[in-house]
Amino acid sequence: MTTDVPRRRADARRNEEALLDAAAAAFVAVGVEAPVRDIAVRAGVGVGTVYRHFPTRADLVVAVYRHQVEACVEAGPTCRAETASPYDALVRWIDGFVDFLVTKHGLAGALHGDGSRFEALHAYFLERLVPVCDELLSAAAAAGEVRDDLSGYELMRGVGGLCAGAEDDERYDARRLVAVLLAGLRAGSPGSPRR
Amino acid sequence: MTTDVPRRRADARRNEEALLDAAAAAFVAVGVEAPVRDIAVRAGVGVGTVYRHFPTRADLVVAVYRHQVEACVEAGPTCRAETASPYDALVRWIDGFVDFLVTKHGLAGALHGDGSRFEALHAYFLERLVPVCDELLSAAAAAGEVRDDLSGYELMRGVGGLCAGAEDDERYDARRLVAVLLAGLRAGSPGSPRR
DNA sequence: TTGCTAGGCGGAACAAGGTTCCGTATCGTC
DNA sequence: GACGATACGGAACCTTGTTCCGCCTAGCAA
Repeated sequence: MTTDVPRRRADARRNEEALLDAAAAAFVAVGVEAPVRDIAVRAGVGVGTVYRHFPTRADLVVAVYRHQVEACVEAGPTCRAETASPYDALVRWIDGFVDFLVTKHGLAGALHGDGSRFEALHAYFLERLVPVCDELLSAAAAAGEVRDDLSGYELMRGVGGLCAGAEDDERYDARRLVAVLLAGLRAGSPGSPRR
Repeated sequence: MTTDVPRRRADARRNEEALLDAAAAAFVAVGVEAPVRDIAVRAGVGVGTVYRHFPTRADLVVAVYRHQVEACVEAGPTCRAETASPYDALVRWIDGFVDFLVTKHGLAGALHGDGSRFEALHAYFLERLVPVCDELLSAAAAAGEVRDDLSGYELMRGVGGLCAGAEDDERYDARRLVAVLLAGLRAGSPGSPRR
């Protein structure tokens, strides 16, 4: 038995699981802004327990979305491999990212927002996703398919901004705006026709 | 004496003035998220007084920025008149709008955010600015200079999204992203070269 | 100048959200 | 079965927006 991680108590593991489930459910129902108390109640647990498992509200959010973020990370190389042009790969990847943002009620807003409240979440997203985006973006730039004066960070932040608060507003189609942005990306490339 | 507005008491007028000044100062110093209590203190006034003059925090924000918004409204026709192509007029107007958003600490975020907290502000912006944007946009679309499947509302919301939280982040240049978006707008127009 | 009163003022109090703390309960081992 | 480490619950605290109400005073009339 080389489990050098000091095995946690059964109830602790059980509660963490319950919390993740409850939080996921709450986020779907109410959005990422769901109050900690509500999540605790859903999980049949006290608030103190929430904070033992997740130092901060944002950490809980990160935990809930972590595997989805990882999926997004892995989608990068996949898009790259399965698509002929680097630009199309980028578009496809961004599309998946938008899916993620728009699907999750209020995620983009939370990510974007004032920044202070979801710092941990924001930091995690950046850390994982920006390199992927950078990769796709510079490949497309190298191929002369898009302008090269934009960083992956900027692009992601822009897309995030366009998606923030997009759910529950039928007058606004975030996906269409993102498409326009991506078109603009291409438009500015050295080789693209101007005027 | 045909002042049919029932003249308000001197102290009331004085306080409203003080509040507007204090709020403006607070917004510059701390951002639009400045707490009502702080603003009240700055103005040397009780919170109750704040709420008598401005039913809601957001109404205070609106009042502070009202004349700047109006300037933006008036800039619409001006840009239209002083610019040869409708597209350039649009670009120029949006540029002014971005100025406004980026200059004011956190305004874009407040406007954009979840929408619930700054409803009055949001509503006011929409009411005043969307028609102007619609005008410029449809003129450009009519001239075949930009795609015509986007509403002024969508464009403004998009621009707002791109600008949210742009101050205090030197890795992100909102203005550049907006430029990309506008380029994308043009790229998608019927007459524009594709491929 | 003095009095009166409607309109205005201050700030305590309430609601809602995140976070902390600590007495108590439980798990897992001896 | 006993005991110590671990985890739990939820009351309590902080911050923010908002409401409420008793007190005050500007402005008018006598």
